[in-house]
Amino acid sequence: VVTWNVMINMYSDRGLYKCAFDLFKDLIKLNNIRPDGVTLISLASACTLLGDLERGKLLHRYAEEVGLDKNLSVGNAILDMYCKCGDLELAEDWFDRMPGRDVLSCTSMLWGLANSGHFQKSLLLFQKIQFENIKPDEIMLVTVLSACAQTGALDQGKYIHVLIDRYGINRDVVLETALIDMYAKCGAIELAQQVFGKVRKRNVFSWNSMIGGLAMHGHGEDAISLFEQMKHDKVMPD
RNA sequence: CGUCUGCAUAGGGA
Repeated sequence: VVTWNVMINMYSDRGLYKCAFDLFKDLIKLNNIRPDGVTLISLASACTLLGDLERGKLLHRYAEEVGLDKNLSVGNAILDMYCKCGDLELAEDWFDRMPGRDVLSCTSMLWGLANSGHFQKSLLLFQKIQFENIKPDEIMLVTVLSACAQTGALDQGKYIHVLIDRYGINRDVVLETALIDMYAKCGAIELAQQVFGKVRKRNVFSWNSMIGGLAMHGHGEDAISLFEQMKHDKVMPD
């Protein structure tokens, strides 16, 4: 089955999704080899990249038939598929019924809600998660910060900043950028600058967030001089 | 077992 999985993944990696699914069809016809969790995760991920909700639903049904839907990683891949395809109804339904939730499941659900415009619902879910035994990691917090930024929830955003310190979360460029962007979009330019100033390895994302934040809050001159500094730091603008 | 799931920035019509 590993051999089949490798083949399926090679097709998916090259964007040959049709071939990947054709291979899956051949695989389930065999009676001596059964698809495993890895097979279904790869295919669910392919559906996500394709945005193919219908195929994803079929895959979910198959997973239930063979009992692999109880595998948490498979469940997570299916949940993420529903979220990325924008079917919040199916996503929430599955999120509530799935056998166990971990930090990945929660992050997908938070992302799905926020990216369907349900920012408050997403932030509310995050609050609920606080009371479960799920320890937020940097990816989850980035997702929440992004929701805060988009809805202007400065207080929630500040609270996340506190959590980052409290949990000793690893601060990578992505997390720093999410913080900068959250402060900037919420109008707390000074705080955004404070975070920006401490970032060691800035990339084009962090520069863009900071420059854009300044520009959109009436600091056009500062934005331009920051752009000069960006070129000086040899970061390629996009 | 050469296999697997979640993260950040801009812009358009009505």
